[in-house]
Formats: sequence, C-alpha cells, structure tokens
Amino acid sequence: MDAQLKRGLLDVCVLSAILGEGSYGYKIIKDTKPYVSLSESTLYTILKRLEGAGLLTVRSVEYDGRLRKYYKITPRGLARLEEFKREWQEVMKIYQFVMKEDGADD
Amino acid sequence: MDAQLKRGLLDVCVLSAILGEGSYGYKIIKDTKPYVSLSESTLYTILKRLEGAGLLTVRSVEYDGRLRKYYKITPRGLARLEEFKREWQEVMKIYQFVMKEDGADD
DNA sequence: TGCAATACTTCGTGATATGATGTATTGCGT
DNA sequence: ACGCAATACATCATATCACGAAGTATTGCA
Repeated sequence: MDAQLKRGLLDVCVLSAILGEGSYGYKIIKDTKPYVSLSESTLYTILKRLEGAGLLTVRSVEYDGRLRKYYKITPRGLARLEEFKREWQEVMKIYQFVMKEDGADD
Repeated sequence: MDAQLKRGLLDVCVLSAILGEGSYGYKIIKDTKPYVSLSESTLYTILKRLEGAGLLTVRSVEYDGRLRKYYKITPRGLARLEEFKREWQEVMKIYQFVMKEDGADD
C-alpha cells in the first residue's frame, strides 16, 4: 500500500504489537505482517525512536545463545495509543471530506 | 494533528477539493480548513507534485487583475481517488489491529 | 498612506520509511 | 564437516515530504 498512508500508523502498530507480554523485533515483524509490511530497517528505526521518546523500554535477554531485545510498552506508550484514538476521529472527518463529493460507490 | 497521520491524506484531500468545477490555491485552503490545517507552502508543494504526476491540470485565469491558477482534476486524479478507497480498507485493517488488543474504551 | 486580505512562490530544515549491507548464531540436510 | 536458511539486530545513504519563514504583487478600505 501507499507508503504515505502508513506513516503515523506504523508507530501505533508497533506499540500495539508489544502490548501485554512485550515482544522482540523479529516477532513484531511476523505478527504485523498480515496487516502491514514492515522491513527490518524500518522496524528498528521505529523501535529506537519510540524508546527515545519513552514509549517503550528495552531489556536484553539471552535466548539460545542469541541476544534478544524484548520491548515493553510504558504508560506513556499507552497514552500514545489513547491519543491515537482521539486523532483517529479527526482522520475519519478528513476521510469523509474526501469521500463526500464523490458519488461513485465501489 | 500528527503530521505523519496526515501524509497520504493530504493528496486526496486536495484532489477532492478540486472535484467538479475545479478550484484555486487560496480557496482550497479555506475549503479544507474545517477538516485539516494546510499551510500555503504545503499546499503549493502538493499541487505541483500532483500536477507533475498528471493528477490535475492547471490553467491561469486573470481575476481582478490578479492571476489565479485554477486546478482541475484529471481522469488519473479520479483514478487516484478510487485507489485511495481501496487502500482505505487496508488502513482500516491496520486500525483494527492497533485497537484490537486494547480493551480500554474512551 | 498604511494595512489586511488575496494569491502565488521559493528556500531550508527536520522527520522518516526503506533498500542495501553487515554481523553473528542456531539448526537442518547431505 | 560443510553449506545454507532462518533467526536477530544494526548502520548508512537516499528520497520523500510537511512546514515555517520570507518574498512578490494586487485590491480595497480606513
């Protein structure tokens, strides 16, 4: 899908993917794959940004000799999801504006 | 609202604003203002991009001694709006993924 | 004369998604 | 033992893009 439409969705997508138990990079990609294609470079960029913003915390765990970084959402991250919900109402208003003058139905 | 969320929405917003009779810069900003804040620099950047992509055509008209550039949507522009509709279904799937594990209701 | 509104333009900046590429380990097939 | 796919994370360069700032020019009103 259009790259531009994804922006703004990706952050909350990742936050949503680590809700509850938390998750790690590779798993996040697999979990979100049915909904949105997310390359590794994109994901790690996002994870770093979200960490910097305090929306999630990281914890390194050794698993089968390999290091795994587990990401867990913070209260601020939860607040971001709530904020997203509010913003979504504005998005829907824009969507309706876009559609309103277009009589064609598919 | 969040700048990232707007991306992907702005293009179709502008296309929608010039549906029918067509419109010009200043009017587009005023028409879309209730839905989305759109600065002049942003709008003219978008208009130029859409023109380059063949989604709209431009025609200069003198009005009260001032030049006005009227923008009109092309068949390709209409097709872009149709494409947007299809993409929106994917966006809604992502939205539902984001919301699905979040029991909290606002 | 001055100022707001109309109308369009250009420039620089910061944010960001993504492909390419690299490193390192586990485990499976031959 | 060897190769290779899968797992797992990291970095860099690039292209796209929204936006503020600033500029040009006209009309009309106080």
